Amino acid sequence: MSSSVPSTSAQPFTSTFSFTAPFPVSQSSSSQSQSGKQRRVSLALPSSPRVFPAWSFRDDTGLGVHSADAEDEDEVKKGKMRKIAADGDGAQPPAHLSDRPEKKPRKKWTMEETQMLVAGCNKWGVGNWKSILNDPDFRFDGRSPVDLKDRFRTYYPDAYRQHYPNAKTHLSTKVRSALPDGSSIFEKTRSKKRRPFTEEEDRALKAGYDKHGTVWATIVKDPIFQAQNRRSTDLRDRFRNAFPDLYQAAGYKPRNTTKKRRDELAQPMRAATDDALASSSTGPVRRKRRHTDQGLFRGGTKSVPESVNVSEDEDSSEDEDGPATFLQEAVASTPQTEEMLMSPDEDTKEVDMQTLDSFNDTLTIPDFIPSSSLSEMTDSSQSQTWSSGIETPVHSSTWSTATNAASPTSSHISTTDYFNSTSPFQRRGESGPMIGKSAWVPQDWLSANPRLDPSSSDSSYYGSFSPAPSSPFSFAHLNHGVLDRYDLFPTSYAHDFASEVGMGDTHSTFSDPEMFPTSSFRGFTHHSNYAGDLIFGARTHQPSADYGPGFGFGSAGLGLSGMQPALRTPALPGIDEIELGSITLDDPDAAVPMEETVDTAVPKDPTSPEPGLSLSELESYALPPQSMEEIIGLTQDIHVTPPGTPQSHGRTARMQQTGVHLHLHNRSISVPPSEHRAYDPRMPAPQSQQMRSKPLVSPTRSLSLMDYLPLHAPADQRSHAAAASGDASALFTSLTQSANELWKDGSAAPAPGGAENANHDLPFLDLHYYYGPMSGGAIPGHAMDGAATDAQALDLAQSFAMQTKTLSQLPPSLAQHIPMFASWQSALNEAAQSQAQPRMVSAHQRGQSVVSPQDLLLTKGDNKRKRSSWDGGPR
DNA sequence: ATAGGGGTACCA
DNA sequence: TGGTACCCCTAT
Repeated sequence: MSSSVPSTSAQPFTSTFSFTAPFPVSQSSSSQSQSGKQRRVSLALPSSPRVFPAWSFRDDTGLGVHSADAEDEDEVKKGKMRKIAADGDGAQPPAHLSDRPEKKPRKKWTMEETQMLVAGCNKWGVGNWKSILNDPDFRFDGRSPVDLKDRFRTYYPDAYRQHYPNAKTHLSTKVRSALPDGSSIFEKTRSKKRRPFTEEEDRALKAGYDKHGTVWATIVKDPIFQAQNRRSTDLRDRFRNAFPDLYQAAGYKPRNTTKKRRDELAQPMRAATDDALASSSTGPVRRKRRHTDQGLFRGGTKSVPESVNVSEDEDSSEDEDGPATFLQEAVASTPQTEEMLMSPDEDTKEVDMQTLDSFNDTLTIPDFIPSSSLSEMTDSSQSQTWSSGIETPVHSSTWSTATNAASPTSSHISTTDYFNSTSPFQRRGESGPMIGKSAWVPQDWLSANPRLDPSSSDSSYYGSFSPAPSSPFSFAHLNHGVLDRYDLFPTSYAHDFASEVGMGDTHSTFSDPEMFPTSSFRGFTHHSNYAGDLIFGARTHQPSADYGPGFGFGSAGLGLSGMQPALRTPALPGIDEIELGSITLDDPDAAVPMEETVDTAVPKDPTSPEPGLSLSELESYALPPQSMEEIIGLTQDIHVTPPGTPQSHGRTARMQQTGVHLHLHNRSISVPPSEHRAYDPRMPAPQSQQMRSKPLVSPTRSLSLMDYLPLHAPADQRSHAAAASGDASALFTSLTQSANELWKDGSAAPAPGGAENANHDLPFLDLHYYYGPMSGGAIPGHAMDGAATDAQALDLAQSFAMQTKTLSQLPPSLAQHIPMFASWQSALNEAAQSQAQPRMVSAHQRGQSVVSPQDLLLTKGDNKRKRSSWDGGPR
């Protein structure tokens, strides 16, 4: 691949080829008797529902559109005919069909196209190739939906695996789709972010309460809330945290928090962050862990989770949380021993809880509700139930498989985790980076169906999946619970984590409030191994549909960047790639870092800066080798197993259900189906308002990378971090989108800020190296060359590292993946290298340094593996 | 329309 | 020659 073509403009060859056509080929048909294979199970599509706009079509109209270079494109699009010239191959194909025209000439994919693909996946969701193709925002020359799919498969094998767990062939180990944060490039970013309540809001809340009592819907009308896009449930949640006594006095179930939230009581705290933190720390507890639970379920039932992507929905809320959590866990997990010690469940849960809850609360209801709620519920219940017993183990295995996230994921995850652990904010960062995904993953399963139906599904859900759960939890029913949650406590709890489910039941189980609070990490840690794995899987799915349109981009301008957290996703796959083994982390300790970070992490919002990650944190990242390995192993195994079945359900179901009505206590909310999914958007105010408009349209991505990217921004690391957290998602998306632009430019010059950014990046890089001893010498020159592993490792490291920092900036890793970025990225890297980085050891620059993305992509090291995999290795 | 496997042209 | 990247085909 490379090179040559990549340049954007260039088109490959030919002038054209004509193209293919779509014509009828009907492939079809025929007998299908075969039974054999299962096909289609992938997780991917579902998610996105994407709505398309009506238009749909692309350019036909616009032939002219693209213009420029293009040449062929037009033609292509339109009709692709197959015939072709033969450029290349002469061979013709077999042509059984006599008719069959010739093959189309081979046309290399350009970076631009690849970038568009990424953007398209984020916009529409992985699997919605046609939609992507039709999206006017993207241009592909002469590509058919299948081509997109193939490209996706070949270029982002790790992502492909996540989304298509059933695929056994064409799986290479390359990495690439992971973002720095570990989330997948393809995911969409979620929009939600946590925005702490301002004092004004608190005042208004109190005033509103005084006037209207607990009629949040009324209170929320206050412009101040409208301005913040607060939902009534948000108010309730906040109220719960800020005014616990009143909350209780109002008849709500108080949160037990053991500790209660500190001070909050008295005063309104501030920001969500605080709350979150507080809760987490003090909190009560734990709620649940979705991940774990899921894992269980999954494990048992299905192995595969869904795709990673982010789809959005369900998870969205959770996702954020979840992912983060997961990550953390994973990371933390490091040592098994710890796990042993701790009850995994708890810990993990806690963590998760925190993030999740908070998000969920906020976010959830409206859009996601179902899913989120479900997930939460589930999690908690499950976790609780299970926790003692099975959980861990099971999960671990299960998850990994399920998720399949497996490898790649694992790697990423781990990184993520680490960083998470290390830096609190990151996790929290949900907003940005991390989280998203992981959480959601579980959801998928859970929710998948469930999501759709809040009520019914839930129970069934559990039932089906989790055996035990149902009983144990009782939550299973949750429906109510769920709903309730929404209205009631759930939300409220949400903030805290603990709150949620926990509430009553569940959390009793865990209840260890203390545990988590401070040591949230620990918990994670323990779990991490297992959990981590699980997480991965969990996360995986969702594609992305949402983001794009909805928030992110479209409005992007808005605050999306700030708003969205995005990210989600998970992991990447790459187990193979990763080869953590090589990576091994030496420092298990690192894992430990836990501490409160979590709390701090809270971040959510971009706005609220979190405590930046400090480099130190990064340092800590070092992954625990073991965990990594384990993960990896797991993942690998996993892959295979899952049929994928699950996946579909989730999304599909959702789709259907889309219009969910939730009945909150009194209220009912209806969510538009596609819409909600598609959009996450909660952006605006979800509530009654309509849901969001459809994304479709919005494709516009007006955003420019630059804008989003903090890159330019100055740079303190912290700031970066903060930014990162907040913006990450946004960035991410924006990046992709913007990337296109950049690419186009060709140079994509990193732009001015590059250097600065670079610095940040550097650290990450270093980190990678750490792991990578194995790779060792490898490749100096190019980043990756040598070993795929290295590269991978790098990715990992980067990923998490990146998250912290990069997010704000660009993640190198991403960059790599993403064509566009790569170039500038490389530039940055270089710069960075030159600069020294502070903490990190740094040493290794190499990897990152530059290398073209593509290069990176290809890892050489494992070709064989790949091969095998490609061809069927698997099988 | 998409998933997933197969084949092959291409490239290193 | 290995390994891929892209194209195709077929089952769903």
